[in-house]
Amino acid sequence: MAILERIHLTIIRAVDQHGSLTAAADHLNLTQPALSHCIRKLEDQLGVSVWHREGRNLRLTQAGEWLLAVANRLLPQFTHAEERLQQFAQGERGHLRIGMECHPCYQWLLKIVAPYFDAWPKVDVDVRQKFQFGGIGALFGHEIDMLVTPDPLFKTGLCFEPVFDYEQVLVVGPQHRLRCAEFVEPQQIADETLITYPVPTDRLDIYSQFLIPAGISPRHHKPIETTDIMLQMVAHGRGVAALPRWMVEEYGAKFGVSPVRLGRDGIAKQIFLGYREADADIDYLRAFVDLARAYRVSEGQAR
Amino acid sequence: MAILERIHLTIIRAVDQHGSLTAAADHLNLTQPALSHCIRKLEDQLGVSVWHREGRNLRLTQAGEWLLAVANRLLPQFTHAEERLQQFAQGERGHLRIGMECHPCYQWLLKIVAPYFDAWPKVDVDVRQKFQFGGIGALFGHEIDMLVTPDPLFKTGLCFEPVFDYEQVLVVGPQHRLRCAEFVEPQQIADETLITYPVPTDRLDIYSQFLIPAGISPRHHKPIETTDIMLQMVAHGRGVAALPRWMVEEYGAKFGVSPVRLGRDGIAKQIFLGYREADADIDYLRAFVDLARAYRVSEGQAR
DNA sequence: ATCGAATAATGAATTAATATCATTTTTTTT
DNA sequence: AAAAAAAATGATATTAATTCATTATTCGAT
Repeated sequence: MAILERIHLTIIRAVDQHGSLTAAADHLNLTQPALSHCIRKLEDQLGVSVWHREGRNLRLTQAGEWLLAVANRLLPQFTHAEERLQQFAQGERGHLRIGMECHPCYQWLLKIVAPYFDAWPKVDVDVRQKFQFGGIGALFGHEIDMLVTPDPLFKTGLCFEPVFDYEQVLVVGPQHRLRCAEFVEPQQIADETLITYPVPTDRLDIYSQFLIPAGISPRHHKPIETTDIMLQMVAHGRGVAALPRWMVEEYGAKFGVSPVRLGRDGIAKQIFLGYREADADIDYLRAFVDLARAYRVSEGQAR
Repeated sequence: MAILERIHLTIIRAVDQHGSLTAAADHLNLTQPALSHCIRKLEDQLGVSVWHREGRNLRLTQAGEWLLAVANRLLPQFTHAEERLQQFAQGERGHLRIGMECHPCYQWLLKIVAPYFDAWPKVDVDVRQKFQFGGIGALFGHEIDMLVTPDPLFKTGLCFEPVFDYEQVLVVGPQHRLRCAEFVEPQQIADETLITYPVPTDRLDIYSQFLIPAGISPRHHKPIETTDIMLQMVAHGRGVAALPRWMVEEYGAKFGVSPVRLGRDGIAKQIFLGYREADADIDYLRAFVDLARAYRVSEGQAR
């Protein structure tokens, strides 16, 4: 009845990773003929080839490509299932895979993770940042257990809770003419070099909520990976940036940069924590959410 | 290395479905001791029990419950993978699992499916309507291959294409005072019995886009499953309903009901077809999208 | 061109895993 | 108390998987 087994997926992925049956066999602690026989049997039963045999190397067929995709999707779920089951035996031990979709989230996460490590010493925390199908897809696909994101999706099966409110502000250097302004209008940065994280502009609030509605673009746009370099550049008058106010106050003091409100009303933002409803009663996951919420009350809020 | 296998998941699910090891063994064409040994070995290796042994019957432990959830998620993917692989061997044969999230979608689907059956006689079409994690979740989770929905989600890994535009209108009976009105205002149905499909009100456009903004509720609200009964009731003056204009024109003629525009500008709606980007080159899936799009040009549009 | 190294396929033999059979234990029902 | 139902257990049998030894290709270097 059942034809396709975990071992087949394992082999296909190992061959893809290591290039040959022989190499794959080494990594799996099996012999090359074992893998050969195993896949051959699968091919006979299903009536499809997994690889084109071209001389002494293997190239995936269309069916093989597809199987590889299945393998990449299912195998991590098997290993995670095994881990999770062993956790049931070992008490509060666990594995929390956190995904992130925005840069400010990362800074926030660092603050939460420190007390969490103390409270749950046996929980293994992974932080992941790139997802083939987006953060939501990663949650649904069981690649991660928790998502930190500014874009919640209130749909069946997922829970999102706001855990951090902040104001997105413009950051300007110590010599900047806007340094003491109460707020800026879009046209006031039409001549500036705008420094942002390397993200599509439609995912940057300063564009979608501030510049684009006013039909303005900055003179230059410079993408920078790291917050520190970004602040350095702003401090030296190389441009202006948009960051959360708390981040400017906290990290920006030593750079001598100042926050300025974006527009009369400012840009209000929230970060959300999302997880699968089904996981709501996993103790160490619940604890993370609680910690985040407690932190919100004690320290959070736009300041 | 690998402990958890497909067979374990199969057994756990079968026991859950059939109530006992013995019954499960019968259905799997194995003996009761086979299953017993198999799960026992798993339990030894992982250090957790799958079931509480209470006398002669089994009750899932917490770990077991969790394993069952894994089984229900992964096993369909195995069977679907096998089917799909055999399709690679058998040409244009295939399996298209279509999910739907709205009632008008269903009427539309009926029109598309007829020519599709003719063009792809070997493709097996399934239509599913209930999803634990919503339609998007079902797409991400590989429960379905295509989603018909009024709420697209433009995210990585998914493609959504509009395939049908229509106007949502009020349907009134032959004696109704609004029968010849050019359009209605919200307050004009404050005294009516409103008949809708049995869906939360925030998912009904007549509420979210028409009544709620005006702060109006109808005197009564009656949920009805089927379009025919709904139209019957409207025809006999038992209330008014909200349906797509094309549906009123097509199915409503024999009932003598009339469409009336909702508000001065009407309520414009679109239905979208969503699928996984990775599946975009599956011929029989592509063909469905193409057919839907072709139909849109030739017959669709709000009329 | 030829040799040698690398790699996959093959077939037989071996080993290991799995399933069965026969039986026991426990619990529930009558 | 006996019978029936169900799971567990242990030994045996069966089946499946793995290895070993070998062959067949192919690719690269000389």
